[in-house]
Amino acid sequence: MPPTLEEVAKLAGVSRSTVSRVINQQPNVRPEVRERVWEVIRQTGYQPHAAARSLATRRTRVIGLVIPQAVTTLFTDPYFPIFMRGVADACNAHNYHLMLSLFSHRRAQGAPTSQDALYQQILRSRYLDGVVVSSATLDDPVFHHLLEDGVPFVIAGRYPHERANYVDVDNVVGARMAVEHLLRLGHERIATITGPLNMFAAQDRLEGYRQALTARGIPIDEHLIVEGDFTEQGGQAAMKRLLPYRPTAVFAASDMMAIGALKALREDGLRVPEDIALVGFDDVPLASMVDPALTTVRQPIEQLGSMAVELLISLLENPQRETVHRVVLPTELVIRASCGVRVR
Amino acid sequence: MPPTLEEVAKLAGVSRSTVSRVINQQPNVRPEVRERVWEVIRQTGYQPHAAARSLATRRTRVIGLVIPQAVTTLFTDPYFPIFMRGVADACNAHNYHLMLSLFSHRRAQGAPTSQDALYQQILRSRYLDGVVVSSATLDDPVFHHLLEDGVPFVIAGRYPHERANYVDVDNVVGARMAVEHLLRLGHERIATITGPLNMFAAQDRLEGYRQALTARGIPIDEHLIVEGDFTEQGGQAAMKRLLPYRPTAVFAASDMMAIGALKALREDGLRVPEDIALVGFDDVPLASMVDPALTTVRQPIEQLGSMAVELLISLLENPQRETVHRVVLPTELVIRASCGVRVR
DNA sequence: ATTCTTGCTGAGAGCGCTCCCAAACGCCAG
DNA sequence: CTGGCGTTTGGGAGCGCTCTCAGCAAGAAT
Repeated sequence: MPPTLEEVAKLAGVSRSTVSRVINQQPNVRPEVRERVWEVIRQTGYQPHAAARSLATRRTRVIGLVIPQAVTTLFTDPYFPIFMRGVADACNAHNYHLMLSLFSHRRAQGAPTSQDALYQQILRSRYLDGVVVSSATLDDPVFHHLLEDGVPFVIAGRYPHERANYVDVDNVVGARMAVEHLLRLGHERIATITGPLNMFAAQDRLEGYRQALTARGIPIDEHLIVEGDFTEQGGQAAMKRLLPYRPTAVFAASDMMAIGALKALREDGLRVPEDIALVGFDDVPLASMVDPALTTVRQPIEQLGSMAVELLISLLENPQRETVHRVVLPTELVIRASCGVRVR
Repeated sequence: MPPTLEEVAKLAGVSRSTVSRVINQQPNVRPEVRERVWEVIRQTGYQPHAAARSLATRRTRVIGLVIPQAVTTLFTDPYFPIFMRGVADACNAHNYHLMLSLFSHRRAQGAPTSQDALYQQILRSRYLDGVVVSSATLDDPVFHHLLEDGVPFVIAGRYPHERANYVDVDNVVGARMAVEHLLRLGHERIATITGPLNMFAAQDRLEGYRQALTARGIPIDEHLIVEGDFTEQGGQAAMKRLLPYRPTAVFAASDMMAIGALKALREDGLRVPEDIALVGFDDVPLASMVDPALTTVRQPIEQLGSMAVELLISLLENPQRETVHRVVLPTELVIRASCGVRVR
């Protein structure tokens, strides 16, 4: 049975209040008393009871990481673990704890509780001080619940609601850079494999693609735009659909899809970059390891995760400021072999 | 301000106790009263306050997933996300919540709190009912803390302590099957790239390797045993060290290391499987996607995660049973192209 | 010497829930 | 009509903490 505040107080010969002041680093405790209390705390291994503290303070120091729906993608794409590491690191650094809420579809069928009910349950039960949402689709009900229940939250990815705080990378510019690079190399029939278009990141990257072509006066050929789902298989399938239209270059909106496309091309006997140029997006570690190494748009995935947490924490700890926070991180074109430029 | 039990009670014209009985599905409430209470709960969107409940019941319905030390590996190896999905699914299914504790080394230097202190803090503050530990090294201090503080826990992977519950796969048999397969194909100079030998999984797979050779009367050549670290780079480096000893086949203790080895071989101008046979371990999705597709030992990673959680929950909900629970899941040899047998 | 600060300490109430116990309420048998 | 019994209900205490407020001592100001 671990000791309580009360017991520590008795052992140190002071009152509960004083011990409470000591652990919460409040002033107005005589140094010698403070030291005596610390000594007892050390000896007993006392640690405040989280639930009791939460009940009194109405804060838990726990933030949630909610990853809805598209779970399948997330577990095949290296993006996710990297993002999570950023999140976890930032939590550790600020002494917050991380609650992970993953919802897979399978849960839906025959499960005692619907995903929707689960959201509500978690949010309303005040387990969490705030929430980071990643990779949600535009229509995900989680946003509705979050706003309704007034739970502070930060989205990793853009979201157009006046009360939505988010951290995003500049997907439009990133995609445009990628396509502009292909244009510069002389390509004109440039195809794109998009992400699922119910996600902003996918929409924005498509927008960047369009902008680059339009700026160059090249008309958009809708046949050269195929929707993928951010997975390798999806990329492979999309590439197959693209092949009849004979693009000379492809911009895939994620590295995993690019790798899938690579496979489809290889199966078709096409060489990259000799026969067709390929550019990805994300710069996951795998991108530099495939053959040919992937030219891609690097986004600071880990930083995205930690920034989201930092933002959320600053929101939690300065509730007076009603301002909405939005951060957009830059992307960077990483030129490797797959686009057909010799790398020195 | 969300409603409290008290308020729901007032609205339904009953006492706190009755509402509590309704929420906790206890008997001895008149059906009509029960229905009336439910109605109010529905209308108000009432959800019990987690902290208050925990304080009274001394349970949180939160379990921790602790992933110590070797974080780097974990974030490049697809093993980890798959395992986590199993864990998350099982939690969802049982209405438990998942707290994720990742500790990266970087945290160590200059951080306000040491990893050790963090463990203690989390465990002692009673945030968690129990803990699942994955991928720990043998000497990880977390085990000490867990045992000392009497926190129920389940390890994913073997651990030789009389009070340690674990879920593991049969690494010895799996490795032996892999090597026996290579023997059957006529190989005699079989090398192995082990995992970090301060992990049981690595030790056990090495043991399987040894058993297979010894059973066949082939002496162990220590030059053919090289320690890796479960990463692709590690596998690549290990393979390079192995090359001078000219093995005709290699058993890598993880798919990622096998893929690294593949790279090293290719760089050296060797073809797989023609010049050298290669077998991996894990059967991560990537294994079937590389060229040549990897022969490997499949372990039920996701099931490992969910079993660990199920075990832990059964421990938590039947505390009377003092028995130690140990589950060992079977592995399965998956024959693909990299070992040199034509797959029909 | 008296009042006013100021710094330190302790007591009490309360956070929202559970759980034990006693009271109230039938209902049936005697 | 009363006693006994099982079911249903309500009240109180308590889980371990924080936080406000009042008390107290000691030094500063009058």
